[in-house]
Amino acid sequence: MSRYWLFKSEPDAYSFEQLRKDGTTPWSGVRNFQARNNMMEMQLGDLGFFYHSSIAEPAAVGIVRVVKTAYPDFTAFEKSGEYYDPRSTPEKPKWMMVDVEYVEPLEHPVTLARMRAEPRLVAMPLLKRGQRLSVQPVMPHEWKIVLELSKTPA
DNA sequence: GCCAACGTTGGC
DNA sequence: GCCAACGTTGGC
Repeated sequence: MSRYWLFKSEPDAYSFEQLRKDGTTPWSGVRNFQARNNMMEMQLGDLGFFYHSSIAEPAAVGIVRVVKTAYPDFTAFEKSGEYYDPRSTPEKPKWMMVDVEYVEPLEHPVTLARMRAEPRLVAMPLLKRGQRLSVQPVMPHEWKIVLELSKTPA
């Protein structure tokens, strides 16, 4: 059964526009166990929202598809890299990633404020105070509601 | 830039 | 194994 997800990214670091140019990208650099575990549950073809965080109007801006299931995050092995973690080795990788592919932008970005204003979305981890998971599950009904919201301007 | 929330680290 | 200190995330 396919599931839905939400991938957070600071657009300054990696934007949906950049993914459009790249086509696909490894979702590397995740250094949180729960987020990693979420990626390990992903199946080929799962869809996710691409969410822009740490900006004036945080918002879900597009849709991505999982095109490669979890495999070792190579950035953990790069000694000089920002994401190096000596506790993760190719023989015993600690951190994993998936590859995602650009699908399409949302017709209208759905802002965090708009999601907060929608009572049917209260259970989303994204909206919970202090919830900082960079990779989160989205329930099917939540997926549908956010898609509906994206059909109309805020 | 502030700061609350949370995960991680490390001393004991 | 507890928990204080510390670093990071991310909305505001």
